[in-house]
Amino acid sequence: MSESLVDVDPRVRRSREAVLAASVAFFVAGGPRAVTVDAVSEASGVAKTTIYRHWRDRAHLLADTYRACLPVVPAPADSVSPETALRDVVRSLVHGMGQEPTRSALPHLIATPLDPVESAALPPDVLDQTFSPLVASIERAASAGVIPKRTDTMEAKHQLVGFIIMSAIDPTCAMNNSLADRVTELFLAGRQAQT
Amino acid sequence: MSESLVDVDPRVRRSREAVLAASVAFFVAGGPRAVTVDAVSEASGVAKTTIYRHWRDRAHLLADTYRACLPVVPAPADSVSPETALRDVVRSLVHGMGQEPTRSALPHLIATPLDPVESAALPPDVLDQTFSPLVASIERAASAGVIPKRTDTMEAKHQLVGFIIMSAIDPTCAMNNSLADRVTELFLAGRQAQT
DNA sequence: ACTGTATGCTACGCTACGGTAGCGTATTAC
DNA sequence: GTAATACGCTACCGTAGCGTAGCATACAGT
Repeated sequence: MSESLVDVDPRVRRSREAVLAASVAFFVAGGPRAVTVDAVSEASGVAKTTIYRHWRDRAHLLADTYRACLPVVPAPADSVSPETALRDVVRSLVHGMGQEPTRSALPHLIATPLDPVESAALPPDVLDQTFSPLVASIERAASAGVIPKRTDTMEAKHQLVGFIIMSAIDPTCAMNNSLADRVTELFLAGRQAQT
Repeated sequence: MSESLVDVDPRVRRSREAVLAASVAFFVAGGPRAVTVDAVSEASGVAKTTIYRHWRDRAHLLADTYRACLPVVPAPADSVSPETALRDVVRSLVHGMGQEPTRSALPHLIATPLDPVESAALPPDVLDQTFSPLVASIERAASAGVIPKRTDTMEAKHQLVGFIIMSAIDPTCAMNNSLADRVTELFLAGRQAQT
């Protein structure tokens, strides 16, 4: 894939989009196990043989499906204050995790990389990359003294990411800036109380 | 199952234990999809036909396997202070989540109930029950004024459970009382700073 | 020792799924 | 209009997995 800029032939474009959309739907509904080529073919209206003309095998289709469910988390600008940068990243994360199909796929996004079979064609730490802007913001806050300089970065990451993910998994939870800012405030208040 | 108190015949006991152990191992390694009757039969040394004499079908075996991976979280005594009760529950949760096979199975424990196929024979909210002692402790802390009385219980649950689960998923993280108490302290400090 | 029962084994039928080959047809780009 | 290309369709093959039947054997309780 990734030559998606100039998809000269509209037939190709149409096939790839239909297949990926159906594949994502199955992944969201039932995890990687639910993504079968036959089912995707039938649901998308694209012939099985055509699918295999675009993806070498099921593993490659699954890899693209997985990527399509990942949220996009922009890195914050260096020009803003460390507090603002952290707050913005948390807002982006909350927003990204709240968007479909990411939100419904979240449990599968976490579990799939641990499956030795289904993770075959998956880039190894693609999920970690999603959190790298957050980690950078945490480190910047620590070195600026906004939170204790001795802060364990990974621990802080677990704290923030865990809060966000659990909220996203709860379908009754509103994933908006209000929640994001509460996450940030509770985090900063707790950390700043540390001696 | 659950007549496990008096397993008169040791042959029955041996078969069930061997099958369940193998099944748990596969579940941990690859999620529900990896739990196949043929594989469990071969790995456990128990004949496939014998497995079907003890479990009606694969779904029932999977349900028992799932339950076997859940941690046991005792409810705290009413006699201790709300702070102590909360700290004890968090300690129990951290300890339980850190124990194998729970720790390695965690992502699958979260994802499996969302799979419409694999969750067929699963009790619907068995995972929520694991956190009910925590929820009770949060509510008690709120009504006692240890944390603001207007605390959103579910939000606080997401905050604590998320922190613990993300820590458990990180294999480099030590799941001990030190971590548990840090989780509790960071939680209380953040909440108590709220007006 | 004897009887009931749990187990092991082989073989089987069925379905779902991954992946391929060949051919005819529709659509695109020129 | 014409040639290239993408597509759909049907028919396969091989494997994995679920679940069952029938029979022989080993083991438990008395």
